[in-house]
Amino acid sequence: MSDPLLVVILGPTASGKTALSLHLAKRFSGEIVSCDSVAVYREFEIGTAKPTPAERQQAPHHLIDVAAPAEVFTAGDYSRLGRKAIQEISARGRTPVVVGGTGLYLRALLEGLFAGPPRSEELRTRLRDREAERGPGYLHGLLRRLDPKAAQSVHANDVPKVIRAIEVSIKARKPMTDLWQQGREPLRGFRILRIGLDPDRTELYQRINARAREMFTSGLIEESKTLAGRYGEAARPLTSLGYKQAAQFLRGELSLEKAIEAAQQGHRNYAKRQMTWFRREPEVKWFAGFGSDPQVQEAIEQVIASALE
RNA sequence: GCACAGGUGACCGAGUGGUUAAUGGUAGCAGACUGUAAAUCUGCCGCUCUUCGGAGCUACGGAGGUUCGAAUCCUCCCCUGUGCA
Repeated sequence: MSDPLLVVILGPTASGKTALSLHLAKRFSGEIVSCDSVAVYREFEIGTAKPTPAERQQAPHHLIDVAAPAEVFTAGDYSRLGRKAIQEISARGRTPVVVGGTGLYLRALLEGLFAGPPRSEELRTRLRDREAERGPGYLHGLLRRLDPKAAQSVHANDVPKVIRAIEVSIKARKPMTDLWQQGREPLRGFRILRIGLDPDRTELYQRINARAREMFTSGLIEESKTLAGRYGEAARPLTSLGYKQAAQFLRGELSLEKAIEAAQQGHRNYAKRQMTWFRREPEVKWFAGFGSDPQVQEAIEQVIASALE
């Protein structure tokens, strides 16, 4: 007996992944596993474009609302919880449908991460302080000594990645790239079918603009305000797209219209980065169009049906 | 109508005689990405060729002029903003 099927839907924000996933879940008795780094947070509703309660009635959803608003949630956490959810769905004899917007999380789920040490806030602050004292380039120089290969592949200006490489190399007492050699622990036991949504760029940007504006007119500012009141403005998800701009409006840094425009811009840029990421995802069956389009849905349905035979 | 201020590449905005196809920023396009990734970073970005070293063309509102050389100086014209009529 062959491995069970795991359907993965990927595509940029606003490409209709939710609509498609609901359609497929109903058609193939599936359960949805969200792969979105902000939708994991509870209480962030409007700005995340989470499936509505009504939509969540239509099929079981997982990996949404699994983290507290002020909690630190990482790709590693996602990978563990996601795999667990997939196993459970499969054990129920149902088909897991992963809906991916966050490229790194999807890769962590499917390919795994290398076995490295977790974050160390203390070390990170120390490193950042050093950089501030000694000037830019200090950290990269340090990395060159600790892990020359990593230093070569990470640009000196990319401070977050430089810091992670240093952190790993120090905590593990060996170069990060050596740890990479040990490989990752990929998800096993499934036939993975990757479905990619690749809608027309101009149309996609129009949808993104409309949706970002709608978020503002349907309460994003109020939501941001209450969340900031409860968890502080520094809460991580409050700095993500849409929330960030709403916060700028609340602080009086931007007019409402400017805040909306900035959010639209941010979402468009994000969509582009997502496409760059997904393009190198292996074995993707691409469909030109939106997941909400019945024709696209039907074409995808057929591909899945034949994979299930 | 008069007086100021101004018109720079898709946009914002530097530059006020010569390494200037023209600093920056934004947008756009392409790329990277191994634990906060809705993050962070890189490259390209007037047009046409190119053996990728470069070559040619067109450009700073318009038309003339000064100069070896002008986005930068002069003249006239057009347009925009503000103030006074």
